[in-house]
Amino acid sequence: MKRAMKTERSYTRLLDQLRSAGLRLTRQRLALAKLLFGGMERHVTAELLYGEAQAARVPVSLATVYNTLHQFTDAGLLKEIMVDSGRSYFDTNTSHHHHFYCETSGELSDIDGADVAIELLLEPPLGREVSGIDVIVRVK
Amino acid sequence: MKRAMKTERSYTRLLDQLRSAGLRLTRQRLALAKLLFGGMERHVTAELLYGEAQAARVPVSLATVYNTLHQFTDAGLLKEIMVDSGRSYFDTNTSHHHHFYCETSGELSDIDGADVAIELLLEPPLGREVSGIDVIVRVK
DNA sequence: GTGTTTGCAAAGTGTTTGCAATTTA
DNA sequence: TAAATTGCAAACACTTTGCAAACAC
Repeated sequence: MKRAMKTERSYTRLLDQLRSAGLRLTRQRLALAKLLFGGMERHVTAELLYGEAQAARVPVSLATVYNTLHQFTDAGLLKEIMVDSGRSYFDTNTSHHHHFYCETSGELSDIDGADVAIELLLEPPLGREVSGIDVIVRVK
Repeated sequence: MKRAMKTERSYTRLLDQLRSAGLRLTRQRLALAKLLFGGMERHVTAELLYGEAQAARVPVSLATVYNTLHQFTDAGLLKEIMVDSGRSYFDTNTSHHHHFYCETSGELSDIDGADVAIELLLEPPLGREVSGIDVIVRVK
């Protein structure tokens, strides 16, 4: 009962976030949102999410998966991660955090923001302001 | 005279590095090496270097530019940087350092390793060892 | 109903590859 | 001369786009 309520509440919040981003609640967007946000935090590529949608018998095209990932990113529901030129990863964890990236397996895992102490002892280039710091700890 | 000697010395060193990497001293590799290492530290993409080679009337194909960038990277003469999914940057600065990446201009600039104090308060995933830490300070 | 969204297929980008011709050592 | 390298064009992987049909509100 408690679990159901919790799910329901976050689902309502999700709908609000989609609506306030000006996105209609289409079958495809709702299904992809469920795959993305229905469980634990995760890292996906477009191709991976597309595969999951097919496995779940969700009728959606790859083009729509790409569009949706970008729309969700713009809406602040996802965060795009750059670890691999040639492939975009999207992270359902939008809070301040960093990543382990395994060069052997291609696997990506989160590092809580509090678990990295970082200090920049230098000003950014003239006229620029820091918009974020990404730390990628490469492992093998 | 001093300048000539200095140039000559680093050039000799470069040739040694290429040879010890098992790379023959071909016209293309030498010309690309001159473009890459002949001046100050720089960040290039394959396309950019190819353009410069053409401007310098160096007969080289784009495929060879790609091959060469990877061979130089394997030989430790370049470092590959991932800031933009869909495009690889190569850095002639192979020492320990980080980057500013301007999201507005796409410009990349170095941050000396000593100018970033970073501490990882967490063990890497089981069975993995840290092979490097990349810090990208995004600015706009 | 009206404007948005979808799906398809085509086009676009950046990169890699197969292989014959060329070049280096 | 033998082995490595080059250049071309084709193939590749990932992503975006144009547009008619379908859908949400």
